[in-house]
Amino acid sequence: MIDKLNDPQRDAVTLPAQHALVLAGAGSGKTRVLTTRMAWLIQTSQVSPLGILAVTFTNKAAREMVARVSAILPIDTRGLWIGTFHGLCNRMLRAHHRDAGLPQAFQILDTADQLAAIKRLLKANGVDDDKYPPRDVQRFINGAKEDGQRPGDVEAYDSFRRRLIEIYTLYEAQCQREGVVDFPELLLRAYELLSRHAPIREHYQRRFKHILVDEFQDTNTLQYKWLTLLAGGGAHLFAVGDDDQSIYAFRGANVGNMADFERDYAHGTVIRLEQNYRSFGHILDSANALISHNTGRLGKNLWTEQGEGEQIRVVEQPTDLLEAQWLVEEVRGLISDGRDRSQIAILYRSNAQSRVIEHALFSSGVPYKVYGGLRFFERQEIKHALAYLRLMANLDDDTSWMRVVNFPPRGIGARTLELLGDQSKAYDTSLSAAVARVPGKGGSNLAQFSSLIQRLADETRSLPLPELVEHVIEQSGLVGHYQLDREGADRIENLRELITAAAAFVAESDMGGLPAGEVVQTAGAQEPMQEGFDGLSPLMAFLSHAALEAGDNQAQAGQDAVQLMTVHAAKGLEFDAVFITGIEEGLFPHENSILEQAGLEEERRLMYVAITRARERLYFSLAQSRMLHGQTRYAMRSRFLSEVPEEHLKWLTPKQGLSDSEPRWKSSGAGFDPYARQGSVKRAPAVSQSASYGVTVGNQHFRVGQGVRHGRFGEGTIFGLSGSGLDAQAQIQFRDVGAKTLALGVAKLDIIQG
DNA sequence: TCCAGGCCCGTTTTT
DNA sequence: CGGGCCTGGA
Repeated sequence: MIDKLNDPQRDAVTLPAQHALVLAGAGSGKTRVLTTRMAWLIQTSQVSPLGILAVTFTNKAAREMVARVSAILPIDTRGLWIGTFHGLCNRMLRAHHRDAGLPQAFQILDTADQLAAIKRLLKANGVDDDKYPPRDVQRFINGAKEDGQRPGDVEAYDSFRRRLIEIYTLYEAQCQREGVVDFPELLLRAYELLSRHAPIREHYQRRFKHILVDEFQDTNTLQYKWLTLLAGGGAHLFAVGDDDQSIYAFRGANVGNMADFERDYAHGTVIRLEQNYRSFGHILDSANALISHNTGRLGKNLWTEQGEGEQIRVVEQPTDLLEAQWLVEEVRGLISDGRDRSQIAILYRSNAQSRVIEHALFSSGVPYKVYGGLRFFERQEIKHALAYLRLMANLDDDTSWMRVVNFPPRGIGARTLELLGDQSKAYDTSLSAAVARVPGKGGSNLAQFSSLIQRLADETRSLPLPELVEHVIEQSGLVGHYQLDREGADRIENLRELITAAAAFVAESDMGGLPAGEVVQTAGAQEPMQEGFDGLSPLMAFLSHAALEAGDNQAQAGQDAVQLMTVHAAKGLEFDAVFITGIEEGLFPHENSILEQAGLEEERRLMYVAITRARERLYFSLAQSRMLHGQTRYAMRSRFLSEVPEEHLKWLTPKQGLSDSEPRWKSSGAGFDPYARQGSVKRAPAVSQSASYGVTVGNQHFRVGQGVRHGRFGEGTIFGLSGSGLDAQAQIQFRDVGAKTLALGVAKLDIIQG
């Protein structure tokens, strides 16, 4: 089990029972160490499988961990506490719902459900949603929860904030009344459950002897507190992470947890995994050099035994269109050289960049797959079906009620729903309980909807889950509705897929043909077996599953298509050949992040993640201009480009900048010339630098990279230009006052050089 | 109830 | 430029 590990890996795996921090660089065998550690602890009888808790961020990572542990050791994986933070918290809350103050059948709101609930709340309470946009309210509430704060804990330093806190209070009351819980609430409730109920806390503290945490750099404040509480009875925390790959600060992750953990728990027991098994030397050294520009790192230097490999190929094109065309030609070359399409990844900083690239790939008939976007359980028709299912389990779920009360249309209009809302507010009841008080035709339509839900519940009581789902999508009218819709075929197919998903869920959960409404009882068990099944009907379990696992979105091997995704989405993946595109100042690093050091450093970590995805071949590409927000923008080369030493780079376009006398595209070498097959050397359409590369306002001509002087801000350098004429704007990095965006038609600037 | 057209906005995203 | 959302009119 441990003889194939390198020294630091073995040290980590066989560490005596104590707290430890493992700094695991990209491609250094992190998952292997985690899973082997678990297997080793079990095999050497230091702990039973049930005494281990392992927590990850994604379901995929959790599944992989279970698979790999059980591949090493033939253990019963059921009952193991290996899962995501949210999944494990859900499991605890189901088991102790009474102490947690929740109905056993509480429903989980995903981000979209939560936003809908907040909109409804703001409307019902007459809150001005210009002053309090639902999204901001959502961010406020979730931010507070992720810091472990209830409304009473949030500091109210002005009236605006006081109002937000009131809304937070109202929101909590609404959720409680409806029996629903949002994502951060799962964590906060579970935390409060443990901190307020000593017997429960002590039970879990006694039970878990070893707590292993994956991707520790991504934990937020509340998650850290939750771990602290669980480990409070003497459990050993084994935290694995990489501070250089912390790219989720924007959603609450606190890299500082790593340093805190080292100080408070590990006490210097830090193991570094620095041998990389993925990439060749030039690639790794580039990553090391780049990341060394960050401050406050825990420190780590990746190395490999694989040799230098190839340099990073760098290409600069005049426009984003030409960048995309070049990408396609190069990708075709790689494919005709015999590379697997699925082993080629095109990465970008922001989703908007994918359009041009997709267009170019599509035009050339190169198969590609874009990751990101809607997942299965987030599709409109699936959410509609789930809303019916949720209402059958809990009529008080107003979010689900509103979603389908008039879908398919059944003559219940805005006026009727307004009356219903008034009634529910006046008597402080759920919408469904207020139906009887709405008079007239609207009232009777509402009553019919209520009885439809009732009927669905009655008719399916003894059906197995897949048949229940089938009955509901038919009898709710959803299938019929989409049959009348010209473009409804895909949606019907997805609804059928939901039946399949239910069947798969039943099979995986080992539920046999139990009726969907029947509760599973595991004899004598104090805790749910998995995903909160114990004491839950299959339907309830399936609904939890649907909320906690919206479906796979991450790339998976085997698809015979070029892989397109954001750098964020590529984290954890690896490819033989990687293109990092749009390496321009303002785009990567993104303009919204460069004003503050913390933001810039996160962008640099993002670039570090991108570089370390590549096994053999890596490309950097950039465009001097690109269409953004309907305007042409000019940008400088990213600073990240100059943070990679020249010796690792191989410029395929002139490093000195483009000139009309040189071909813009050169062969990348290694047996591939995009034009060799076409018999002639083609040139990109000529773009004369002096004529169009820049913006003219009045009698001044501005260009990227130019030095300018401003009366108030002083001297600076133009790093971005967009628009033309009176709309023209320049992004300028001033020496003393930082970056500013100025309207060139208004600002008075002197050109001082360039 | 439905749809067209106007308007606004524009980084990254898992649970 | 393009997508999502809202509103107003039929």
